[in-house]
Amino acid sequence: MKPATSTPTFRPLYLQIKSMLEESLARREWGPGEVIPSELELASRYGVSHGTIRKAIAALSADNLLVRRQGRGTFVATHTEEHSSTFRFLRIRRNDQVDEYPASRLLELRRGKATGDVARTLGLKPGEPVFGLRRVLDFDSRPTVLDDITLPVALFRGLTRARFDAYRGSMYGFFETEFGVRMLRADERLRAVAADAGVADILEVPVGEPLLTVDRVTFTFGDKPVEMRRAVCVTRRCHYLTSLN
Amino acid sequence: MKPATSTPTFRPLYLQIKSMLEESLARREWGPGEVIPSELELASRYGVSHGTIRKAIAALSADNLLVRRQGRGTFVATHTEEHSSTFRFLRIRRNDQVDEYPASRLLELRRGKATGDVARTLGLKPGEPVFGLRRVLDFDSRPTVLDDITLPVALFRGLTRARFDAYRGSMYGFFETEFGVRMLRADERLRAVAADAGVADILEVPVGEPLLTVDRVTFTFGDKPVEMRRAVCVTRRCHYLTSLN
DNA sequence: CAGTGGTCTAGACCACATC
DNA sequence: ATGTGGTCTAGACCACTGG
Repeated sequence: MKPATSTPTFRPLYLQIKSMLEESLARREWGPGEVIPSELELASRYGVSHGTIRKAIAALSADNLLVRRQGRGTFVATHTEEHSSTFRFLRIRRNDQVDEYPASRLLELRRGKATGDVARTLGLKPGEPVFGLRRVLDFDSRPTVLDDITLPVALFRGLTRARFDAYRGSMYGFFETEFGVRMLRADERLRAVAADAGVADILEVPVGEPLLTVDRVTFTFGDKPVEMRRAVCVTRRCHYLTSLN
Repeated sequence: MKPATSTPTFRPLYLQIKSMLEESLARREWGPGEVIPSELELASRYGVSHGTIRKAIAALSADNLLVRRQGRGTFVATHTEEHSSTFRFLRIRRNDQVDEYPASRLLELRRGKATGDVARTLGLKPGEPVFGLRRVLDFDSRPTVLDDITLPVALFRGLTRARFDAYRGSMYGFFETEFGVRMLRADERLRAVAADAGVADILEVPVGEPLLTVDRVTFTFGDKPVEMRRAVCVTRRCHYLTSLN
């Protein structure tokens, strides 16, 4: 009898190719937004059939690593193009259904050291340097979300307020183009809390106002955690939208 | 130049077959938990190739309408089997990572009439009869979630407290086996609110305690809305878990 | 028009579950 | 041994995009 944790004895070809393509993406053989070689070329490169390549690409496309465009080619997914994927990592919507993408204001950028909880979550040694960012999102010109973001300095070396403010586009677009860090997946845990004095002041609500907190851990290639953030959100005019399938 | 809302001029075979299979499922040609015919048989029945049937089934499987089991067959998905899908429609988890499935207590079952908001959401005429259920979920033997559920009487005729209490299993399992109503998909909107006196009493928290509210609309075949519910949730020992991909 | 991704086929073979 | 879903192939053809 084999041990319960034995190696899966069998690995389909298309999954092996998926892994190889994923490595190519991780090492930026093709950059964000660029076309990858055509299916026929990849098929001959890996010595497999059209169909097998298609299964590999379909899987990567389901993971949002690639985007297929009929008649044009297959492209590396990017956070810098404002398509329908704009709201992929932003689940906060206005109650009135208006699809507004909020303005972002950076309040603070400081350096600190990873303490127990942060170190554990981000896979750092306690005391390793981290950046702490604090920013506000305005919906309908009103402060609505307060984000406290923690990033390992090792991956975001050279991050400054000036560079942050100079960039036009989403924060994950900024991370992608300026630091080569691609956010691929996130887990979120939501809770309700009462506003304390500091938060109430920033979000212009009374102390004690019920707020939605969203604790996010974001992962890059190889399921490596690279961002921790806590969002605190006023839900009078907005809500958090999700779908169960 | 064609009008922007023109018919999609082209519908792949596998999607047509997917639709036909979906209709078979909706009219219960095969019941929840049962096997459907093998891929080879379906292929010959519809006069298409193995591969085309597989694409159709793969799509239905991705929608959680079917479950494939290698070597055994393809089965109609059901809410009555306690597998990994137990938490598909329950995103509340304990903070301590224990995978507890909460106990449910029905507090109230009454009949009422659909008013503006409910009628609009459920696609009913104002004044049509609805059931109102109120129940509590206990995590770790403590009241944690208060659900207020609204159902159209037309679809749940004969629902009584006795039948509800007699059933062993999840609420959606109950709806499926007792009324033939299958919940396939849901949209949820989350907000933070302060506990009022009534809720505070039931959930055993102080008035004003911040609570997470989850407004859910649940859909069955053909994207027909069949359930509306508001969950109010204590998030001291629990949280709402979700993933962004 | 050429080149891309998307569909469909027919058939071979593999992995897995059950008898 | 049989039957199920899962993989892989080779090739034909379709739909879409861009020059």
